[in-house]
Amino acid sequence: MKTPNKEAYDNVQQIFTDYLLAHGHRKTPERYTILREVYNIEGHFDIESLYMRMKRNKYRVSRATLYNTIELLIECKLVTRHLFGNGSAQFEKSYKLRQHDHVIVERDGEVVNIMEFCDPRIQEIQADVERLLQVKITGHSLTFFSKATDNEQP
Amino acid sequence: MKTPNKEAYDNVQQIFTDYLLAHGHRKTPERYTILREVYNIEGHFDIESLYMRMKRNKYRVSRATLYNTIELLIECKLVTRHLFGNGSAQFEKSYKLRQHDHVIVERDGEVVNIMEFCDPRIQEIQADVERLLQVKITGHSLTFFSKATDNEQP
DNA sequence: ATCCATGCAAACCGTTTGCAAGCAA
DNA sequence: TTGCTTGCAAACGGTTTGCATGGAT
Repeated sequence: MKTPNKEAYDNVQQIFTDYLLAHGHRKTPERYTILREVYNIEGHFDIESLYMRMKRNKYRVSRATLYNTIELLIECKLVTRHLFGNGSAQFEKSYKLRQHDHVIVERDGEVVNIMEFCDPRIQEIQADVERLLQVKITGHSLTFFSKATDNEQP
Repeated sequence: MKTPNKEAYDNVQQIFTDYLLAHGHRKTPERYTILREVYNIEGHFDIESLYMRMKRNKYRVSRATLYNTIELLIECKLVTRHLFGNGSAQFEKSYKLRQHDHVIVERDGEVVNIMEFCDPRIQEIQADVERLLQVKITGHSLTFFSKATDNEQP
């Protein structure tokens, strides 16, 4: 692992530790193992693929613990959950990654590609909605849908 | 039913009929009954509440048919499906209703209110994303999340 | 008469829960 | 030692599927 990533991962570990301590959760080895595996994954993943990945790497872990730990990681903002609609929830690491939104490319109902983008106008809209509806917004989810073109990967 | 609504419903029926004919689907009484019930519902609903509503109204209908028919209604744009994340999919009639996005108000994980808004900047973002990522976008879903305040209904 | 659509129930699948055993504090 | 965590398996809940019956064409 290259030095900058190593540093970033150390930060991530520290954030997790702080969170666990602050909330009276125990620092179990399983939780740190899961954190490390999650941060080795590029892009989106679901619980099942994380489970299989950890099995392949010879870790003894249960799906229940994965669900529990992912919940903790979401609460301390180290992981983001996406509900794209096709089957299971998708997750991705989110530390120091620019927050972004998604374009789901589908071919007859199947997700064949997920692209990302970032647009500052969302923040403007958010500010206006807060003012207009008198609410304090804590987050958002914007997804565009698009049909696969012929030169799209199958 | 007042005249304008009656007219609107006639249009809706016509759109459904056209769609069924154009796609070789049969015009069954069940499908029109479900369409009528759906268009009598204000706001969001899920399949279970639609099922119970129709049972209450003494219709013999199965959940399977509701799922099938809702799919048809979505395909001809008479109904919209939302995946807000809490349990089941939410639907709402969408004929000639201004398309809008949502603010989900939650109190400790429970959805306590859903507000709507509409902002033209989404269209601008969409156009830019289409150009930037070289895709043709067919739709979008934008949801803001917010925590319930004390003067929010429980 | 054909064969798509329906109602019913079972299957499916992602997620949650219950519980005994394990281990962090 | 205490009681939160874990792994396992069963339960759960929304959705899908299989199948015999029914009805639109």
